[in-house]
Amino acid sequence: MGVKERREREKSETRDKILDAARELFVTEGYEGVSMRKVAEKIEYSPTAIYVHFADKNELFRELCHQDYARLAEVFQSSAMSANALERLTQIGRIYVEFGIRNPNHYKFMFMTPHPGHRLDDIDSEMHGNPEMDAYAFLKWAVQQAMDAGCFREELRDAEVISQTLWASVHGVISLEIAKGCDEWVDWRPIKDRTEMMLDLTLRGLLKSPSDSTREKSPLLAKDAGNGAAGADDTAKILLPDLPLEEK
Amino acid sequence: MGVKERREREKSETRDKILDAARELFVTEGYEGVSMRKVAEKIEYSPTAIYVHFADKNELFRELCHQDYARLAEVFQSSAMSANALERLTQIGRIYVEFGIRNPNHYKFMFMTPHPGHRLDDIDSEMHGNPEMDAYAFLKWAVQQAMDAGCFREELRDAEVISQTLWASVHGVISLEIAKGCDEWVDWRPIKDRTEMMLDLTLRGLLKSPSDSTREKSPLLAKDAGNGAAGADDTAKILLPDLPLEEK
DNA sequence: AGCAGTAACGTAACGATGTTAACTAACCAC
DNA sequence: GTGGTTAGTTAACATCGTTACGTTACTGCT
Repeated sequence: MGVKERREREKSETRDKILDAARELFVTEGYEGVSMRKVAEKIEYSPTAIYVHFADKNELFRELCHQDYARLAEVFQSSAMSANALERLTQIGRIYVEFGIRNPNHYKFMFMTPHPGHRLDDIDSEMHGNPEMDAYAFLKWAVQQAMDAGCFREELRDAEVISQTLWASVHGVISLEIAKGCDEWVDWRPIKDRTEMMLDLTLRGLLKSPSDSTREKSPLLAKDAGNGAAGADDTAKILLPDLPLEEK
Repeated sequence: MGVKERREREKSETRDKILDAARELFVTEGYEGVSMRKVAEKIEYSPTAIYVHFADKNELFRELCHQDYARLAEVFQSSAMSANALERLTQIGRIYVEFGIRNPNHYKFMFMTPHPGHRLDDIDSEMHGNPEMDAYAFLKWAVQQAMDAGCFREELRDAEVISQTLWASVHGVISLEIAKGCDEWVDWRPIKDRTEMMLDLTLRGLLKSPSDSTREKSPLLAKDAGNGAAGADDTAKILLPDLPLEEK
């Protein structure tokens, strides 16, 4: 009775072919720029064949992005080896920004577009773990770690709101870059500087006191500023090797 | 020769009628949800009549949002009366978030959507002042004020990167709320809490030292936390009276 | 008064989109 | 062989932004 398995394998193969074609177009053209017909043409199928494998366009690209959510979560996990709890938070922030800048179209669809039908209706999806959730859960865990280590001010006791605020901070840097980075009426500073500044401000704001903290002085102004940023770059390049870099 | 004036007035009247109809639909349906045909139907015109007044759909809604850029800049100006330079920055942040939450569709189109053709090609547009620029310029001015008042750490000398980071911080709170606020796999804290936390962290991170600062202790945890937030609400409601409130 | 020109607006249509209904053809279980 | 399941195709629908072209009304000029 291996025939059923073969059929399923064949089906998931064309399903993957659709996903791959969609990804290739998606990276350069974005969600709006990709049409079902173009995807179909790329794999030499009829446009409607896609609907055998995916309910609609949205579900196709959600599936696509689920894969990258998972990748992001994996990369987060890999950065957990940083000894220092605060360094870990900084690393998470840098990796997240790197991810967004290297995959602007993914990021736009994943984090800058409302997905109304995004209900976790069945407990099934909760069981096998939502990758989106995994990445956030890891951030929350890292925040809790730093909190337990006594890094933060005493008043700050809610890891949830801290995580959400830290997420918002780096998300703000990325999404503003994606949406407004080409507007010439702002004398934009390098994205790297804005990232480091943001991480510096938020973490500094969390810390118990500037003196007894383990955080080094502002990397933007330390004379080895370039090194710190370059190090973050290298890390991200190692951890995110095959994500297409679309911007200089 | 008042006939020419009358013709122009008539033209700008129907132009305004188009804008009003478009706004009304835009507020509830968003950019993608509004079609030229629906706008035309609402004012009982032919769909193509709109193209006499606007080059294309994008220009229509850009014009629409220009009006709100200007309103935002005005509201920023009105908040300049805050005596304290730091309080002013906090107020700017609160007003900005309020604006975004009350006008999610506007905000999405204005700040979360890349506008490729957004070149300041002619010096003309630079002359009579881009309202987008005005709001940012005001923020930069407020940052410079606080810097000149000696509020910030000595190393922080670039008002530009500080402004861009502060902008990104509140933008992160808003845009994450708009894009992901309905996702149930995050135990979202109230948007007000996230806003105050963000303002607290970033400003605290900027300050010279926590002790000699004029900033009160974290409003989130002070026992009059509700008051502070409610105060911000009232201010925004006074300053943004006729902006439609779409959320709860 | 009559003519020519301008410009707002309408009609019809083009090409493209996401998506569905109906059909075909291959395959497997019985 | 027969019937049913299913990947895939063809044709079509509704809608979209947008353009070419025609119409109509009003203006300025002679």
